[in-house]
Amino acid sequence: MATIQDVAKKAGLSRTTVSRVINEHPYVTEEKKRLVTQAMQELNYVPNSSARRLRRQQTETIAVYVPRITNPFFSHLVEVMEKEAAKKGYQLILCQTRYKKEQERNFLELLKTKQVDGLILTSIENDWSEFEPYLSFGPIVVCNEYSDSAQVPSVYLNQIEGSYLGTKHLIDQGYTKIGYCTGNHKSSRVSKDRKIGFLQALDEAGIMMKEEWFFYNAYSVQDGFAAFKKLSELDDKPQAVFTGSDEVAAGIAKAAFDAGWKVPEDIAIIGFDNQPLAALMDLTTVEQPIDTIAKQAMNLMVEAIQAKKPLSRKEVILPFQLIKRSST
Amino acid sequence: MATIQDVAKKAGLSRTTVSRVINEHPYVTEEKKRLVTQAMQELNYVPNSSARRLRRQQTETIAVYVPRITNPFFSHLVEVMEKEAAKKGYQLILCQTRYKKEQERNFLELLKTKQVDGLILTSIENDWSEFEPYLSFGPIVVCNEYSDSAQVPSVYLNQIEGSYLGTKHLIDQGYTKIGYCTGNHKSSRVSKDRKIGFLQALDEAGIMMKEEWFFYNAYSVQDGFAAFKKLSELDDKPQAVFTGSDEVAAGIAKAAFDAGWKVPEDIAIIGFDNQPLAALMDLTTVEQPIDTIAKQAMNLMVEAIQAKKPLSRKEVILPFQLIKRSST
DNA sequence: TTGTAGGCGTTATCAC
DNA sequence: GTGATAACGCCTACAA
Repeated sequence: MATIQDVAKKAGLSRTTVSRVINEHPYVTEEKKRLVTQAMQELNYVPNSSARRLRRQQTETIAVYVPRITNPFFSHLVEVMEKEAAKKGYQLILCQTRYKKEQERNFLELLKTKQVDGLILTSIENDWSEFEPYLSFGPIVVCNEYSDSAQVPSVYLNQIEGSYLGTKHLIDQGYTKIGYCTGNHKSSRVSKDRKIGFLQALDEAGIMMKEEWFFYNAYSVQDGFAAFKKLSELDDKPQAVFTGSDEVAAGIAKAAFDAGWKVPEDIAIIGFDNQPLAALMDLTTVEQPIDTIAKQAMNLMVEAIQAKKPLSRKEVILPFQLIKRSST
Repeated sequence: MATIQDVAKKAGLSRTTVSRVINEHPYVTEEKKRLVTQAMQELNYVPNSSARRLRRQQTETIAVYVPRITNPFFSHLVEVMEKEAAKKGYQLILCQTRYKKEQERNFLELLKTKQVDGLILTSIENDWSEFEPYLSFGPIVVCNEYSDSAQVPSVYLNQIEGSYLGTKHLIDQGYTKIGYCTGNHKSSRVSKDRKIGFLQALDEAGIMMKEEWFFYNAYSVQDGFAAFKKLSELDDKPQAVFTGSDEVAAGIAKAAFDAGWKVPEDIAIIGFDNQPLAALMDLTTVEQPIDTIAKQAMNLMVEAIQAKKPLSRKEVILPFQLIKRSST
């Protein structure tokens, strides 16, 4: 491995000058610049990034927290973030928290030990107070999730509006008996807000909700199957279901189909996210602008790192869109 | 930021002793160990990883190449790899090549500049000769893909066997007019082998293939739509289709359904991968043991890094499994 | 069992 | 314009 010293020797110059050329500093003659470049090429020299990191006290690396990368919502988010980061010369370290508080806390060491310049959280398991102390080690940006107490920027969607939009659509189609099938992290404001928006739409339309039409802890296709089973055994069945994800919606649709039900005649279903899956299953869904979320979050992060200023609380709220298909 | 020096001063000891405690070296009295631990806690000290990297000449980080993380096959692979890596104390850097040669080459700098200890390739765009020179900078492991000339370990599946298995299944069901709808990277041995296995199964059964029943460049759901369109316009239509991915199979199934065709009566379809999507659409499919591939590849990599020995060519070939559902 | 000192490869600060 | 020189924070011969 050639070092900067070797290059200097070969070019008959000092390390300083070589370093200047590498980092495109001014005050170097064209002549010497050429000499250095040539020496670098001959030695097949590349700057050692560990040394650079130590010297510059920064890593050009950003950690991204996701629960699981196989969840299409998060893989989409990460895909866009990686592209955006690469464009600006940053790498991404992938941290899968697996919805576990402890995992999430473990990864915080990355920031503390200076392995990354900053953290982007796309989901939050722990209380914000767990993150707070780490702010002194580098910037943190929250996206998708949000927390009232987080003293950092959050890029997110107004989930009240999103579920309101979806529910309103069902109501406009004439349904009055509407089920609600979502995950239900009690701690998560996303869950809370979705429910608020849902109830608000019902309320405005003067529609009643029954306790037995709430189905919780639904995250996956499998959960959708289970929810349909419960739903289909009710005496008084809902005519439509609002769901918290396209997977759940797809699961319900599939189970309904297998049971000989027709969608939307026997049961209308609305998904959330607008994943490719939704198009495939012809599901009406509430689209989240994932690309925009990812880009904005990454931009905020890179700005923060480069400005070397601590970030303050700030909310970037993006709009939803309803994608109408044949499941409603 | 406290350094090892600060801790030493506070504990009234030398840097060496502190370092010994941190790295769990022998020959330190319990007494001093306690002193050091306490000082570390009081100062909220954490070793700086950039300095460690420089000193130890290793990064505890591994780069994983994928075309796109949103492709479920690859996100599954990465999910398992990240878990496995974390278990062994390694981080993962995500490199999306976007199926582009240049992107792929760019990321090679990571190895050269010592930002990662090794590279795992899950897809290969460039000729192996592009990678070869980088072997002197660290280990490379290939998985999923394989190349005859690669002088490193490859963990992969015998794709001839996989497509043979799927095709044989179709033949056993009584279909004699079978279409073939896959991607077709000419350079990729995966494509070539799949085709060999397909033709072999036909050949053994004495079945004829028509040129017009080959549909290439099919990777996505959208491509499945397009393939179905072409297929449905043929005078002599195949009764069954072998596909190279569940997405394509799903696309065909959806398009067929929309056109009023029945699956498998009017057209039988077999997918590849056994993604969640396949279960949802009730697709028969050839399952690839992704977990095993990922784990084996990661283990090979970590062993190579720790042994500090260059890797040699080696093939780990894993078996397929047929998952039978209602699309055939 | 503990401490001293040098160096990993860069870059920033001064002099010249 | 260019070149010494001193850090960045850690680990590890070697010495004591």
